[in-house]
This record gives sequence, C-alpha cells and structure tokens, in this order.
Amino acid sequence: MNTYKSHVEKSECPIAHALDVIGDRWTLIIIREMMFMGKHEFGEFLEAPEKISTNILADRLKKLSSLGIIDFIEHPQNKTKKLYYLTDIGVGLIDVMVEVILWVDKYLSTAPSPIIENIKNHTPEFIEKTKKNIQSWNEKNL
Amino acid sequence: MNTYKSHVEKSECPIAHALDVIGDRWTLIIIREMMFMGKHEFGEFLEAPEKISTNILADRLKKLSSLGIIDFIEHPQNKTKKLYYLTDIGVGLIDVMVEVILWVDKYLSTAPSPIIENIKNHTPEFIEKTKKNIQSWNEKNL
DNA sequence: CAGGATCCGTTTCGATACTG
DNA sequence: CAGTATCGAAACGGATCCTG
Repeated sequence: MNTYKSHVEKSECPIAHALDVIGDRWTLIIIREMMFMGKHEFGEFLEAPEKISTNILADRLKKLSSLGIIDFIEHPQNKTKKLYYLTDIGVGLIDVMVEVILWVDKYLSTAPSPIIENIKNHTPEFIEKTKKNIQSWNEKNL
Repeated sequence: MNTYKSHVEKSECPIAHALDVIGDRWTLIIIREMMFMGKHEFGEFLEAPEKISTNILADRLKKLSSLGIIDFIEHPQNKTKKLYYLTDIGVGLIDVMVEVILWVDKYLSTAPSPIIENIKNHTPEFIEKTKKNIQSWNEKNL
C-alpha cells in the first residue's frame, strides 16, 4: 500500500458547492425534465416517471429558485399558473447532465437507444441544439 | 407560451439510472475523496470536511460496492482494515466530476484558485493525470 | 381547476455510543 | 480504528385542504 501524493490540494476541490444541487435526487429530476423534456409547469413535473409528490416538488422549485438555477414568470393565459424556466446557471448544467448520460450509457448500459447513439456521436451538436431549444423558448416567453 | 417539441423522447433520458449515485450527497463526497484526494481507507473518508458519520459511510461504501463503482481489498499490513478503490466504472465518473467542478467555477464562483485555473485550461491533461494516479495505485496494490 | 401548503403515518437519515 | 446499534430528527409519500 502506497498512497500517491494527490495533485489536488486539500479543500481546493469545489464540488462541495454543488452538492445541494447535484447531490439531490429531486433537483436533478426537475432539471432533467426542464432541460431535455421542455417542461415548464408544476403539473408537468408531476408527470415525471419518478412520481415526485407535490410538497417535495414545491420545496425543490423554491430551492432551485433561491440558488438561481431556475426562475419563473406568471403564465400569460392563466394567472394561477407559473412557468418555470432554466436561468443561464441552470442551462450551464447541461455539460454535467450530458456527461452523466454518457457515463450511464458506457458503464450501466441499458438497452441501446438511437437517441443515445446520437448524443454519443454528436455531443457538441446535441448540446447546442438543446441550448437553442431552451433559448428560443426564453426569447418567446420572457 | 409555446412548448417546443422536445428532441428527446419520453423515457429515453437515462439519467434515472444514475440517480442513486449522482443524486446522493455522500456517495459524491466519497467518490471525490477517492478520485482527487487519493484516499482509500475508512478513516481517511471520515476526515473529509463534510464530516460524514460512520454509519452513513459504511452504508454508502456498501452501496457503491454493490453498484460496482468501488471495490476493496484487505489491507496488506492490517487485517482489520480494508482498502477501497475505484473500479473502471468509478474512474469513468471523472468526466462528470470535472464538469461539476467547471460548472461551480463558472457560475457559483468562489474565490479563484490556481488549481481550478489549471483544470480549466488543461482539462484533458488533468483528467489523464488523475486517471494515471489512480491506475498506478491499482497496479501497485491490486 | 391548478398550484402549492398543511397535516400525518412511515421511512430514511445521521450523531453518538458502543463493540470487537 | 473499522464498522454496528440505537434512537431522535428530518425527509418523504400521500391525502387533503386552501386560495386565487
């Protein structure tokens, strides 16, 4: 046994600051739904296969807002609704999310799917396309 | 309001399969300590600044083992100790971890640090160096 | 009727004391 | 010193209620 000298010095690894976002199942699910599924409404998030419950969803939406990762506006046609959307900080998480997808595919590989093939072979294009989708929604609605 | 047609079809986004690993604060901390700090022992993980408690640590080490992300051997000098190490699947998470680091730096920016500058400007080299460190430990000890 | 707050039974977490 | 047992605290799921 022989511990190598780490090339990263103590407390210089800032992953800690992301633990509240990345290290939480529900925030990740919400971000996934917004980022890749184009969802914006409370009721849409409830439809995610993980069956998030309403109190948890409300809590995490608040948390993500206070962290500056998402924000919301009033629904233009329905005063009782809000439209949640990713801020630039939130959109910035796409690189993390894509790496997660690639990792799952590479090592935990579930059934092969054409969309994963596409993401794998055209990663930058996929990221750009996703960002464009998000931004075009923002331009129309904000 | 105008929901764009998502380019990712329902249930084709496999992030779900990573939620147990990525969506858990403590597993992420353990992986960080192994990956970047070169830690291998139970007692070393306890020294992380997040102050993981012993039962949670034991639980997560078990969980990570059962997921195939880490494995362990008996300590060569001390029968009561185990040496935990990242498997190939675990090492494969480095791209995710690095993206998290870059995201934190870009958007949540804490104090600027030289090591982050280094990671930012030489990302592939940093990844390679980290992998090499891990692999050289593995070669010596497994 | 939709968002989301509240209440409550159950599960999980985590700090600490403890064991080998 | 690695790992377990215990037990109070917190999170969760689900139903229900409230408000606009």
